Amino acid sequence: MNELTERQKTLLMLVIRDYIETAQPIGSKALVERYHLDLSPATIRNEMAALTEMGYLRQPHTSAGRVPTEDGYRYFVSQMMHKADLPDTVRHTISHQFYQSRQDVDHWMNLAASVLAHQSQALSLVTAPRVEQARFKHLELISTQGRQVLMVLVMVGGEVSQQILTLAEPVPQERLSQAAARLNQILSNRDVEGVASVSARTDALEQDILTLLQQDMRRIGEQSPGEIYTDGLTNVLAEPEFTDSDDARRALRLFEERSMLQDLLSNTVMKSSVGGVQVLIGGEGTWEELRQCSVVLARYGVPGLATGTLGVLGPMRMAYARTIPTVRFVAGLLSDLVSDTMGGE
Amino acid sequence: MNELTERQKTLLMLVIRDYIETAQPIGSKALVERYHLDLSPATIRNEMAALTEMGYLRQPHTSAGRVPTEDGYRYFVSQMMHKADLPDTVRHTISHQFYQSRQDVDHWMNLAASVLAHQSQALSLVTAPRVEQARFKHLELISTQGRQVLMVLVMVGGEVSQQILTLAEPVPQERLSQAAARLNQILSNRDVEGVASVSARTDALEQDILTLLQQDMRRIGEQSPGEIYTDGLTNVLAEPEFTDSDDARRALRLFEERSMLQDLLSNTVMKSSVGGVQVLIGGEGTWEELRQCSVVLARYGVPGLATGTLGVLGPMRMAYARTIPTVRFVAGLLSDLVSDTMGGE
DNA sequence: AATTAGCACTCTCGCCACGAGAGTGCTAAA
DNA sequence: TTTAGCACTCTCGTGGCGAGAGTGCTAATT
Repeated sequence: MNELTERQKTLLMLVIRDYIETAQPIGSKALVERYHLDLSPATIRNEMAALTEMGYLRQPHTSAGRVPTEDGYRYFVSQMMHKADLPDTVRHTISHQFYQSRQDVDHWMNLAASVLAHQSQALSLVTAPRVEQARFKHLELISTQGRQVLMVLVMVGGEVSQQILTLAEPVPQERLSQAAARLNQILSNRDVEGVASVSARTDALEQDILTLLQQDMRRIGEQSPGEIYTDGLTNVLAEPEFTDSDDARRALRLFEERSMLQDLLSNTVMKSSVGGVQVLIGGEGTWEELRQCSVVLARYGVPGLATGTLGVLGPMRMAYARTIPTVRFVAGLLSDLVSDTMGGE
Repeated sequence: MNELTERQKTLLMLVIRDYIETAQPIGSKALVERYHLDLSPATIRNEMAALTEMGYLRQPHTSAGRVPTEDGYRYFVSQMMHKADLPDTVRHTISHQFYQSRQDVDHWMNLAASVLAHQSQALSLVTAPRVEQARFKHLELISTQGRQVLMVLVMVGGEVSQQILTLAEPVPQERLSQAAARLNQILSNRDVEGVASVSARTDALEQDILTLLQQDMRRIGEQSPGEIYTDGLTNVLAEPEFTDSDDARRALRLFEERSMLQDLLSNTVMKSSVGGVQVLIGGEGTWEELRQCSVVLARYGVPGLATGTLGVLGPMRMAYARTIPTVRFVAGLLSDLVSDTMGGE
């Protein structure tokens, strides 16, 4: 399959690099001049014809310059993935920002989104780390007013969920505290099934709470994509692909429809994947909305404890050389933070 | 100032209504035909000339139809504000959605954003209700691992804030519970100053926690724009104003830069304001980014307890007749929910 | 005095032709 | 294998042209 000569490879790289920069079809002559190649335009033309034949390049119209195809980008990315790395100074700057910031998940997520958007000049998407298997840690019941009770639920990973529930009748704080204390003792460290198996030997109030609690834990464990942190929308809106074509603009529905994003993130079987970073180019056939876009994704966190996803969405003509290492690096950074904060063994 | 004849008024209304629908300059002949007016185009032309003279209309080029000016929209809105109201069926549908939904602020906010975006076909912005004066209600300290401690802080309004803090040395859960219990007793119902004035008679651990607690309460009380819920981005991107002009697209930075939004929301002195709904047209001179846009805003909640803001951002050519009553109605709905949930007499 | 018909004028927009420029493929020579 | 040369293609910007829509003004009408 890999029939590319060395020269064809570098040529392909150059075309793609140029196109990423200029967003304009690249011609043989322009390429020679720009990089002072020791070859004539005619030779380049021949090579380009070969690359076009092989499906890595494409001409928008007869007798226009060449533009990379999806396969072209894929090849480019697969070559790029392992070698590319972020300069040390950038790495330091970024990690410095993280470590000097407040110990606050919310803050970290925002920071990650901001860094990704800035480095890649595209739209960043970050989901908060979510516990894989919700395990009960602590429950708190606080009467707020009348029949309204605030239930605060803490998971082993440190995840907190709060909910206001309305009881059938007013219950004094004392009684609530008793119930909470009892449940805390019984339920400690149990997962969803564990909690479900407790149902015996409780009174009506505790039974009610148990039910809600199960719902909550199931929600946390299963779905709860939670908040999606994002940044750099304006980056991507400035790109010609998005201002011109309706097609690309439609990709921003991902932004609003969490279910799509959910699908996207859970789809772990992807074409180009090295070092934990996955690159989805042009929707890979399945994603109508992403036909003109690329997505660079990575999971982060500690498997079995808590994980999240982060990534960058941009035009197919995206600065992969910068984006991929950034995504990888930030994912690593967040993984460290998760493991530090949530404790692992 | 109000020199408009009755006929001029209705004419202005018609032009604006048409322009809102079609986004195209409105000519005299087209207007007559469309509404079967008992007047000739020539008469309309004269009236239009007068309206143009007065600054309510404008022609993009000599000999093109007329387009409303900002002042035109303002006039339109001021006429529209009081009379317009949402049809009963719509009101019922919306409030039904709210009351049958889970008792969950997060859910309400999303729902509000969704309803606003849908009704107005524009971009909706909703901030969570935030307590005006944070009052301490309850504190919980939970040891997670080693020196990491999870602090859960509950305010009187039901607002919850969590934070992970790292102690100088490991402290057993027992000790933490003691400290929490003590602080809970002392601090009950105090506001920020109240908490600050306690500092005496506590040991090092409690002192540390007190400091963090103050910070947190201050954060909740003062700033904490909190999450901004939003929906309908695609609505607004589909509008011609946003696809064509860079100017309008720049308005979406409001979206990303919370500080701007913050400014916007706190600016309560606005030109057209009736029934709690405020309409900002074309940035009103101060907002560079909004030159091509309009914003319909309202505060909701219970003053002195908890309030939030919600609104809609769209092109100046926005469906005010539908948007304004919707904003007003949803604001009222959320106010009721806040007052129900957070108590208050 | 208000309304309208008529008319000349203006400006946009779509269409088409045209030439410049950039790029291509192919063939033949180096 | 590379390159020079050449004929060819296609886009794009420009300018001319006519249709269409709209305007303002004046004079006639009600």
